[in-house]
Formats: sequence, structure tokens, C-alpha cells
Amino acid sequence: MTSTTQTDPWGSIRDLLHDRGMRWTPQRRTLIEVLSKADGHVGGADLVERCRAIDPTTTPSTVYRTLDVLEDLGFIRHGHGADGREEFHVLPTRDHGHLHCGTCGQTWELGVGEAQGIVGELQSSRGFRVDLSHVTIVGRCADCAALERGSPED
Amino acid sequence: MTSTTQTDPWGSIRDLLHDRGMRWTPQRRTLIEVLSKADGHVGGADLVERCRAIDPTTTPSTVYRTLDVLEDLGFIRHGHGADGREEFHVLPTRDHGHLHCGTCGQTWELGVGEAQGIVGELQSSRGFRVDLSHVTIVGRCADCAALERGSPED
DNA sequence: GACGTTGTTGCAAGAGCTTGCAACACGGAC
DNA sequence: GTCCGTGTTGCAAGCTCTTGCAACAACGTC
Repeated sequence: MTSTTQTDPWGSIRDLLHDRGMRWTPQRRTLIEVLSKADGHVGGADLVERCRAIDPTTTPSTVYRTLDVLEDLGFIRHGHGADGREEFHVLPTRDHGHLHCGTCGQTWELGVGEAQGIVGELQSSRGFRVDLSHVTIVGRCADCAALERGSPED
Repeated sequence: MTSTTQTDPWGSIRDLLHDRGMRWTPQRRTLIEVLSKADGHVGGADLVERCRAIDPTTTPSTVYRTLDVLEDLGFIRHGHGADGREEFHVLPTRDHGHLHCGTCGQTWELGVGEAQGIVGELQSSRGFRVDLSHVTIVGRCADCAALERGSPED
């Protein structure tokens, strides 16, 4: 249990930082601890709060700057949710976008396969290379659409 | 020249507001004047600034709240740009999304036709109804992609 | 173990946007 | 023309995130 397994990608961060002449600080350790426990998508303010739970002296600027660094290293990706707030995706093992229902507020992952249509289309027609992780498609999910159609208001 | 032509959709706002029990105020007049002169996409802060040019007493909260009302009436649509900032589209005669190059910062319109692939796919596979006006796809445009490929760095 | 370089941090200020609330004024009623 | 109800406004405070800057501390060197 004390061995650093290959399956723990966070264990390699320290070395990656050193390789780039960057430093391993307590603040970074805190954020990484938080990230390693987070799954899926987390908001920026949310991360700051969770870091403060571990180390109350955490400041937002440090968190956001560290997130920047981690994105550079590929450990996270950031995007903007439906409300324009920053949103981070931990360990994006595969590229994916997001589907957000503006009515109920739920969010789903949008896989490469599903997005292939538009990604391919834009690539061939415009030469535009889509960064799927930055894509958030807003609309109405099946449930909400059904509810709205069946509402007595209409 | 003094007639209210059918081609000036802004002329109907006052009546639309009244129909809904809402009011026609100087502040709204100012914002509508600004919007009618704007074309395409404008940022929120940008609109506030332009309103202030006409009426220096304009406050942001009023502008944003009025924008909300106008969106309800269908005169504008809002979305979030690549950096998460709010962006308004004036008179969205046709639904469209946006294509944003993260490298050069340019933005293009994404027509319904081009998006048909993913819109149809999501509709049939998930029953998800895409609100195209809220879609901003980030990536790299053809020019920037070409420059990067040809860069001496690589 | 002490030193120096330089990547990082924390603070403070600020931009962009939202929200609660009391005061105001539009527009219908008389 | 006056009155009144309620939609709006402006203010102030707050939230999220960014940026500049001086002080700090990680880490290689001696």
C-alpha cells in the first residue's frame, strides 16, 4: 500500500514539476490532494473552498494559478459551464465536451463519438480543429423537453 | 422617413412591453438605441460602456436586467464567449452558434447547416434539444493550425 | 549547513456580473 | 390633473476570477 503504483497519476506530478524547473510546494500539495479526491467536474470557487477546508490560509489566486500549471501538465482541463463559470475536469483521460440542460441544470459528458459529426464537418469545411474539452452545448434534456410539452400551461 | 417601417423591429418593443404590463423607460430607450446600432456580437461590459456614452448615469445592473427582458422578448440572445464572458447577439434572425479560435481570438458564426450533424445526433440519441445560440466551439482555426504546424519550434 | 537564484505565494485592487432592497416614476384609473 | 399600484431603477455589497508586486521559500550549489 505504500508503493507508488503506476495507476496513481498524481504521484508523478512532483517529478514533472521538477523536470520543468518548477517547485513542489505545500499549497500545490493541498490542491492536488483536493483534485485527486474530486471526480468529474468541479467549479473554481468550489476548489478554493475545498482547499480551505484542508488549509484555511489558501488564497484564490494561488489556486487558480496552480490550476493553470496543472492544465499545462495535462492533469486537468478547464472549460466554461453554461453560466460562464469556470469548470475544471480532472484527469481527462479522454477528450470530451459537455451537454448542459438549461432547465434542470444537469450536465452530461459528450463523447468524441457523438461529437464526431461536427468535429469532422468543421475540420473538412473550414479546417477548424475543435478543442472538444472547451465545448459546452446547452439545450433541453429529454426529460425537461417532455415535461414542457406535457405542461398544462401550453 | 418618419414612418415606422416593418423592417425596424425595435419600433415594436414599446408595444410588446406594454402588452406584458412592462414599462417603457428612458433607461430602456438608451439600451435599445445602443443595441440597434450594434451589429453581431457585443460583450456585456461593452454595452454598459456604450450606454454610458449616451447617458452617463447608466448603471450596470439596469443594463443587465434590461438585457434579460429583451432576451425574453426575443430581441437578443446571450451566450458565453470562449473566456466565459457574457456575449449578446442582436436580432438573432436565424439561430447560430459560434466558432472561436483560441489562438488568434477570432470568432465566426456557426450556421444551422454546419451544426445539423451534432444537433440531429443528440436529438435522436438522447432526445436532447440543442440551443444553438448557446453553443461556442473553441479550437484552432485553419490559419493558426497551419502556422503552428509550420513553426520552427517543432 | 549556509547561500543565492528564481519560481511561488499572499495581498490588494480591480474587472465583470449578480442580487437585495428601498425609493422612484410609468401608466392606468378616477 | 391627481392618485396609486407595481414594475424599475440605483446603490451597495458580494461573488468569481485576474493581475501586479513585494516578500518568501524551494532547491541546487558550494
